[in-house]
Amino acid sequence: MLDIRSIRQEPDKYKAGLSRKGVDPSKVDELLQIDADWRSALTEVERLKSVRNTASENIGRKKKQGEDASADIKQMKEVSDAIKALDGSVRDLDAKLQDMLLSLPNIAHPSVPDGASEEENVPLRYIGDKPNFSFEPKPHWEIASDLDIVDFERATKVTGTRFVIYKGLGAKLERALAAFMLDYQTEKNGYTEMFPAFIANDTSLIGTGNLPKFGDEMFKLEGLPYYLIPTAEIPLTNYYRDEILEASLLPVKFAGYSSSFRSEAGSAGKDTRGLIRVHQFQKVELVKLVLPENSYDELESLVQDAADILDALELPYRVIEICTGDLGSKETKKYDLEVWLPAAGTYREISSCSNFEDYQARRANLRFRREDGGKPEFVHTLNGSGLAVGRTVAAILENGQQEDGSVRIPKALVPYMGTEVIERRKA
RNA sequence: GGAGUGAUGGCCGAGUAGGUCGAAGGCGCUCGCCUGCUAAGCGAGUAUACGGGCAAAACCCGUAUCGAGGGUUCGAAUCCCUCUCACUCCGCCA
Repeated sequence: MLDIRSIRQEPDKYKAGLSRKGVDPSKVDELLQIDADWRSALTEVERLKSVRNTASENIGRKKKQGEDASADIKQMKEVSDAIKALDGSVRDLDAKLQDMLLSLPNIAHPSVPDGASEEENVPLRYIGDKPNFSFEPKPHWEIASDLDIVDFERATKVTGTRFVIYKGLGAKLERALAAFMLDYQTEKNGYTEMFPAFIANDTSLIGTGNLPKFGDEMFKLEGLPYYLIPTAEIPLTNYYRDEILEASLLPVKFAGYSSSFRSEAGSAGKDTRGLIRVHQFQKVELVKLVLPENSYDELESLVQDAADILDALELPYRVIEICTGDLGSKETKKYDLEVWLPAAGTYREISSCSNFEDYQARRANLRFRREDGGKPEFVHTLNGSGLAVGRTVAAILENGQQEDGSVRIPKALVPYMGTEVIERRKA
């Protein structure tokens, strides 16, 4: 959520910022008009309340002394009615203002490149060597089916399309990757391991910015204000919601493992096969709550924390900077890590690392205090995948595949897998 | 799921025949005094949000906040309704 007071002071800055995000700048004028109406109504109702408060004190005093106060009471009844009416419009205007503020996107950091769509994202660096195959590399779903380690068909029977069931060493690979990622981020990068609930309430989803605008991307529990979390970002960022943290606690660094549920409305036809786009996948999510002045440095280190996993797993990838046109609604700046998938010959997103500045903190009322007696300030929040497990499985299968159909396990993962190779199952 | 009890400031804890209560008292914390050091003692201070005074800071004024929301009333921490949460007992379960 944007700061209404800043918008009042520098409307032009916000108009420019919002139009970079594709919002009609006249929204700002509309917003300021409602804000002005709200404030004038508020000033008036507060004036009336002040009148009422002093009058009520007088009435109390008179009654205590046995004097007649019925005239005052009669007069105050009118004031009270006026207050009631005006209070209603103050509330309506405020609700309207909040709704508008909640649905406005964050504005991009000046360093973010302009661009209309993902076509204009900027690749920053390419890391690792792509494997050279002396044979035609197979897509991961074929490898997985041949090895009998992921069952796509039966998952569709048991649940529905775009669900998967891992089996045997596939299931173990999922577990091994999650354990490896959590161990790495907690032991090497200083994160605190978290295991959240996979269901969050609507207030939390408003806090992170998924509601009110993106409700149709999530699975909602019928008849309840609960949603299956689309990412562990929701519970982790909301963990300290409505609290004032001591500055010494910052930066807070959480590494949370969870399933992520995406209804992916409107994505029909894209990535219909394999592990890339499914309704439920597992992910280790990194969340940071930091001092405002540090958040861009923290974003850089967050990207590296996520990239560490790809480095350790010897997977080739690139880092790209997201342009304004592809930047999500909540983010001020974002980098994606894209892993190489040889069968398709493309890079695919495997981690997305973003700074939200105080956009989420303001919604979630997530603050800190620099010193005793200091004013509470909003923290800056960041998050990034470290990494998405399903896509990592896909990358390991495709990059590690061998001519005989077996798959080589990255060295770092061998202790977790207990084997260096996933062999074709003996028929 | 059934029955009961409760929810007050950073913490503990007063406060219900509605009236000057943002809220006694204590603890903690901050500053000052005192003091070989520490402790004790003495004095002062110590919530948040929003609006206004101003373009800002300090400061001042106003409004709101005693779990949340609504209601009664000139006036609600105190009365009524709904909800949420916590605890205890019973039931059930991993």
